[in-house]
Formats: sequence, structure tokens, C-alpha cells
Amino acid sequence: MTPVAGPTLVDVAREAGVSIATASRVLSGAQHVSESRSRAVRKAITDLGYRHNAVASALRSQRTETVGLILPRYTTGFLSALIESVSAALDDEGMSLVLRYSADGDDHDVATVESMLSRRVDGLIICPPSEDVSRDAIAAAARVPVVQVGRHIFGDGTDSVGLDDHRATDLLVGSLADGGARSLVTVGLSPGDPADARRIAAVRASCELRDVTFVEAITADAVLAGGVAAANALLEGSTSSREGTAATGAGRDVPRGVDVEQHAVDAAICANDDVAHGLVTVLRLNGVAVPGTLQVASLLDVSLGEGDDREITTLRHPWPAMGREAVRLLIDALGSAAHADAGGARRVTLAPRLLKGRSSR
Amino acid sequence: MTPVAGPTLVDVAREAGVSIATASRVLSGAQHVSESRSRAVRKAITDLGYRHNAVASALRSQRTETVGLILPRYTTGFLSALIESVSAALDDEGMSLVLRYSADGDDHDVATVESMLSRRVDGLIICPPSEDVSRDAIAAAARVPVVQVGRHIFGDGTDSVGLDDHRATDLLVGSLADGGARSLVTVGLSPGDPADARRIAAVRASCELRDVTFVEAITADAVLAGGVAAANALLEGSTSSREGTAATGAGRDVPRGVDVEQHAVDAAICANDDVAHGLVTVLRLNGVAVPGTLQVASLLDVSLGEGDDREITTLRHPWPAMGREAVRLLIDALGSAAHADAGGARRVTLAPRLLKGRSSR
DNA sequence: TCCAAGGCTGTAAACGATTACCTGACCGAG
DNA sequence: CTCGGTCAGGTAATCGTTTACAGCCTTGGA
Repeated sequence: MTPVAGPTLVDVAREAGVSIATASRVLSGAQHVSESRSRAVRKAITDLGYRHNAVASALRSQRTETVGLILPRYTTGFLSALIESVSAALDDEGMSLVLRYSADGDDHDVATVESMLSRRVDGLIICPPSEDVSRDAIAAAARVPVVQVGRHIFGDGTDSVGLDDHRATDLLVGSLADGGARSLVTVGLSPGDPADARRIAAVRASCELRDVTFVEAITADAVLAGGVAAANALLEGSTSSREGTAATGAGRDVPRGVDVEQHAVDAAICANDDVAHGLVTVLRLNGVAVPGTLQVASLLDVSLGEGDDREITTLRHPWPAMGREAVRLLIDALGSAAHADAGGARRVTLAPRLLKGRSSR
Repeated sequence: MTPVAGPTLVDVAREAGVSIATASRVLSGAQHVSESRSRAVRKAITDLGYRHNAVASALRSQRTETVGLILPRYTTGFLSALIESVSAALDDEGMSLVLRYSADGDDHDVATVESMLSRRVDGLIICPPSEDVSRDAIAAAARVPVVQVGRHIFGDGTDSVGLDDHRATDLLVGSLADGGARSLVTVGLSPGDPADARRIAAVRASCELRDVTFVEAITADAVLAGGVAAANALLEGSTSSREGTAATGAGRDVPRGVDVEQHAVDAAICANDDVAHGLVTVLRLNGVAVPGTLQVASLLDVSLGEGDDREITTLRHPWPAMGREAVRLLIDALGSAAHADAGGARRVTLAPRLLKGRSSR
């Protein structure tokens, strides 16, 4: 009834007629072992069906060759590209991935990190859902190297890989301007949120560059219903359709835009695809042509497929690259002498890709 | 320069003035320890900022409280619901999830399992991508409890949770029949693949039940291009539109279906949403009304959002429930005396949910 | 009063690797 | 011939827990 306890290094060493030390040295390579003994050990290993015990190894060497990845819950799957790339990058380093979603409640976030640390992960990659819940969690992780990755990046001293907000908004505003946009609003970005505030600033800057008027940051929940609400608000505020000619359709007469506080707005940048969908649907139902009268685009795609044929013009996050970069930074930090957090936090920013859809010209 | 090696149980015991054994017993609960010492130990723990070392614990107790999840690569994220539910279920059991994607190459699959085993996971949940690559891998895993989960389930002696093919096809065929379908084909299911063969059989059975004629299983790659190809094939095969009246629209005259070997086919069940999209798009471009002339539905949704408003009628996999069930089975197997694989493999099947789209009536 | 039965506690032996340290052997230079 | 240096390989300590075993103390019934 013994649990068949598989062969250990001791068995291998005995079988090969060498000491455990030698057997271990063969396993880890990189050491001076004569060809003959090395062969003997390898033979013993296959003969006995020996399997390395990573647990014992980790206990002794104080390295688990494992990194923890903490993701926000309820992300409807658009993060799976991140998971996959992190996993692949770790594979290449011979490390394993421990995955955990940060629970919603209070400081459960800290508990999540705590759990990872007691598992003795060598490092942590955190995709922080929001500022408040994450600060403490990241602080709690201080004992191992940490890199933040994703849309939201929070100060502190950790390495991070995020999005290049200016390149992102330039791409989007540029495309809308090329389509004839002269005056735009954002929908669903709240100036209260630090990350959103940065994005709004970036949009504003891009507008100046392109000679587009930035009218207003319309706040709305960052979900479909938020887009719907924003559409209704827009329609109400609009006293009447004005005159003007759309940039495409040679000569067709369509309203120039939608009224928002004296401005004929002809473009909207939404926080994400869901918001954009809500906005577009309701506007069209009410007779506003999209993209004819108003072009709509989104800052964050939540879809996955490559779909050549998209409804909403959007920015695709470079998740695969972000995952790779995050792992690279982490491995690097692990290398530099016992994470003596010297040198300060490194920050890598990547640019998204523009996916043209039918909601813009 | 010492790596700050955090406090250990020895330190805690000393601080609390008890033996390590007692300290350990307090940690694991469940043992007889006097209230006073228990309190002293807990105080020492918080005072010292002690953190349990799961690695040492695992080495001694021969249990890592960890399960491995192996997923097929390139799944464009529709498996994230599975990951999330597995993770949540494991959390509830106080266990951790280590994730790994099975590499594509030859027997890299076996290497993946091997890696998990050397990490000493307590159990394995495998989502097998296809029959050939998975058999060996699953065999290699024999040393720990394994449960398979997902669309494809392969014999062997492992527990598994899969889809109830008959409930699934009944749902779909039923819906199409209610919409007036009398004669249907499948697209993208290949009779060569065992799992697909089962599905085709299930469709056939459902058709008999509903008095619908099952015409043919049109093979095609299970991607968008496959749907496009199938559409062209259908159009070619169709000599001319026939007459007839659609079940809906009172009296409107639309062709009854598309010709396939003497049959007026009026419904198609595709292997997945991508195939269906390809099919629908091309058919509509060529003037075939969908769902007017031909209803289209898909056996597998690859989308994520709840989207009330879908193009393709499809079956939503109950991933969350599947994840929970898989964990339940695994925990159960871990409980039953050292996985003495007695009792034979258990198989749980779950039913998908029908999501109505505009491609069917 | 004595004994059996528990309840608490401590001692010390694992768990299975890694690795610091030491011992010989061997080699070329001085 | 001696000496310093390098390479191979063995010995044994160590990583931080869990847990079998044994000892002690109480308690209650005979």
C-alpha cells in the first residue's frame, strides 16, 4: 500500500554507482563531471524513470522557478492573449506560471498576493484592475520583483509595461481627422480616474496637433449601457441638425454633426468597444448617420477575432508583446543581484494597432 | 547582504516559547493545542510577520495543494471562462492553479505533462486539443488524478466533463425545426474525426426525432474560410431556386431552400460561429436570404460577450459550470484513498444554452 | 487508591534535493 | 622535486515544515 514513492536522486546515484552530489551535478548540467559517469547517471535516470522533484529543489535552492500572474476578474476573456504570451515567454525560460484572479472584496487583493508569496513565487506580474485596490496589494508584494502590466499602471517603484497613450490617441485622432473630423468628444473616460485623466490629456494633445477641436469629455459608465446613456444625452443636447457636407459621399447632404454646447461635434472617442456599440446603435436608431454625421471610435477593443470586418473602429492592444516584455523585465530583475531595487523602476510603453471599422471613415 | 531570509516556524516557536511542533499544530488548526499557547503562537506570527512556506510544507507532506491546467494554444480566448471558473473553484479549496499551454510540436505535449508532474501538482485538468496528441500525454500523467474537460473527450480511464451532444443538437435542431426547417446539412464537421462523428450522429438522431431530413455532412475547414468555401459549393450545386413559402412572413414568396443533391435544403448547422459567419456572408452576397431561404446555426460559439443581439444562432458552452465540475471531480478523486483509480472513470455531461441570432427564425 | 483514557506537548526523524567544503589526482612551471 | 592550480568527485549540512512517537498530566470510574 505504499504510495509507490518514485525513485529519488539517491536511487539514481546508487544505480549509477556515484554519489548524490555527482548525480545532482549531472542533472543541473554546467558542472564538471566526467563523460563516463555522466552517461551512467543519465542511463540510471531513464532506467529508473526518475523524475526531478521541483519541490525539494526549490526548498534547498530557495528558487521555485515560478512566477505568479494576478489578473482582474470578469474580463470577459480579452486578457487571454496576455496569459498566453506570458505563459509562452516563461516556458522559454523554463519557468512555470501560477495564475490567480484578484478577488473583488476589500483587501482580498492583498490576500491574493500573500498567497502567491507563501507559495514562494520568484516574481509577480500584476495586471491591476484599479488604483485603490491595487496599491496595498503591490506594496504587500514588495519582497519579490514585481512588474505591472496593462492599461492601468500605478506609480510606485515597480517596473511596468503599459500603453503609449500618446501614440494611441494620435493613431485614433489621426484616422478620424483624415476622415474629416473637426471637433470631437470622448465618451466614458472620467477625469476623476488618474489613468483616464492621462488619456483625456493625450486626446486633447492629439487634437491640437491635428487642428481638431476637443469639445468635452462626456462621462459615462464604461459599459454598453453607458454608451446608450451618452447617446441619449447627445441627442437631447442637440437642438437640431445643422447643415454641412460629409467628407465622403460627393455632394450628398447630411448634417455636419451633433450639437454639444454650441459645437457641431462630428467625432466621438469611446473608452471601449462596448460603449461605442451602445452609442452607435442608439444614434443610428435615432436617425444620426454613423459615420456619416458622426464618426465613432474606441480606445480599447475587447474583442478577440481578427475579424477583417468590424463594426467599431478601435485600437487593438498589443497584449502578446506586453506579455513578453513583462516577462523579460521580470527575468531581468531576477538576474540583477537579489533584486536590490536599484536603478529605479523601468517603464516600457508599447503602441496599439488601429483596426478600421464601419463606425468611422 | 543576507537575503533577509524571513522568519521561520523555528523563530515563531522561540518567540512564543513553545516547540516547533506546537507552532505547526496551531498553523494547521485541527489539532489539540491549549488556548493560551495557541494565542501566543498567533501573536508571535503577526509580530514577526511570519509567512507560511508552502514549499517546505509540500516537501514534507507530499502535497502541493496545487493543480495543473493544460490548455490548447491558440484558442482566441474563448476558454478564459474555463480558466476563470477553475481558478475560482480551486480558490475555494485553498489550492493554486498552475497553467500551461500544450505546445504544438510532436510530443511536446508529453513534455508539458512531464513538467507539471515534476512540479508535483496534486492533480491535472486537461483540455485536449485533439485525439492524436493527447493520448500519450494523458497516459504520461497516469501517476496523478486527471480529469479531461472540454469539447473533445477521449476514452481512457480518466474522469471527464464534456458536453451532452444530444441535448445540444436537440436544442439546435428543435429551434430550426420550429422555424420551419425540413431538411438540413452540417458544415465543417468531418466524419473522420471521432468527436465530430459523434456530433453528426447526434444531429442525425435529433433530425429523426423532429421529422427533419438530414441530407449531408458537408466537410470544410472549421474556420471562416471553410464557411466561405462551403457556401460556394452550395451555390454551385444549386441548379436554381425553387418555389415555396417561408414559414414566417405570411404569404411572401421566397425560395424554399438551396439545392443539394435533389434536396431543397433549408437549414445548415455549422461546426462553429466562424464557419457560420463565412457561410452566411457569402450566401447573402449571392442573394440567398438568411434566414429567409436558409436558416443557419452554429454548434460552438467562440464569442464572449453576452450580446443580446447576435448575428449567428449558436450554442453557448457552459464553461463556468464545466470548470466547477472538473475541479469537483478532481478534489473528489484526491480524497478517495490515494487515487486507487477504482470505480472506473466518471463522466459528467452538461447542456449548452441556445443563443438566438438573426441567422435563424 | 489505582488504572485506563485522553489531551497536550516536546523531541527528533523524515521529505529530496543543492552546495560548501574537502580530498586526491594530475599537470606544468620553476 | 616541489609547489600552486585545476578538475572530479565525495561527505555532510541544510532548506522549513510535518508528524510519529513518547512522555506527562488530568480526570474519572472501579
